[in-house]
Amino acid sequence: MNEKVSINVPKEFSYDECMVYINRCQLECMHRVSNGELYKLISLDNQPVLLKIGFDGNKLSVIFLNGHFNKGIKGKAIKYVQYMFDFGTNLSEFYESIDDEVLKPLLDKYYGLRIFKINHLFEALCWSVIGQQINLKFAYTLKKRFVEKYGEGLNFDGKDYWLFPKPDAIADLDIDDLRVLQFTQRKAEYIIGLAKCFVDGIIKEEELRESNNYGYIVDKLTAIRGIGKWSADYTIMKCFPINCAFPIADVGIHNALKNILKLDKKPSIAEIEAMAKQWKGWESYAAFYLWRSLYD
DNA sequence: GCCCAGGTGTCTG
DNA sequence: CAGACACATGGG
Repeated sequence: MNEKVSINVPKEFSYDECMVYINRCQLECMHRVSNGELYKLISLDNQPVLLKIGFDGNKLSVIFLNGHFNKGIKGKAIKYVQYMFDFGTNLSEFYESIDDEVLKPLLDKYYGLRIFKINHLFEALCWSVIGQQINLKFAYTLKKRFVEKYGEGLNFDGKDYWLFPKPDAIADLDIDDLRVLQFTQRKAEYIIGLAKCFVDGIIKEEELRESNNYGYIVDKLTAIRGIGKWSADYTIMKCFPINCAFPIADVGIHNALKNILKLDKKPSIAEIEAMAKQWKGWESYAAFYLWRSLYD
């Protein structure tokens, strides 16, 4: 019998709303959704741990599918899941602080939606690079090829699950190794350079997490070739417990605002900056709710 | 065939 | 320092 643990959820939490976002692309290779349950392979204490996460209307349930694990690993798995669903954020503060015509309607509509985090910095940065300036569907295709070629996999019950490649598996690749996966020359350079930053200790995830300082992390990340302001902000909102990061150049945000405001064309950066003044401290959640509106 | 896509680095005036 | 431009390929 598989072991199971339950996790309390915060007051403002909608599993269904989160799952709309989590399940938005069938090409996603880092997790699988089936019957409203989320299957995800993670690595804890260097062991692959396959989780099945569900919701019973009251608590999250986490089932360990691929074996028995000690108390330490179970504790880490719980922390991992809590972080992934961003349970650390007090959403009521967000809801209470927003009172403008653009965002307010979305708060009611998507009540309980929480940012779905990418728990690992290298993965978040790679994903931001892969997603630069190409359509999202192709970005997922590229990520899938990358993960299935260089990541560690686990086959369970006839299905494959994947861990994201580690920097040391990427740092010594040739550009052409990624070109054959249809990465552009530029993306291939960025990804390999990024891996080198981790291997060489130029980027230390632990150090950035300890600082937990937006300005400091932006400076560190944008110093990496291929990581501009958009990628840094995207990465921070998806990977750190910081809610003020706002990828203002994001075309998804532009299109969401265009739809909501019924504009003929996408709003300018200056216009978005003006709106964002009302979202101070909660820009990441503003961005996330705007993205969610694209999937209605 | 054309425009756009979850941008970034580099060059130019 | 703002603005133009190359990059490079799939999707609609």
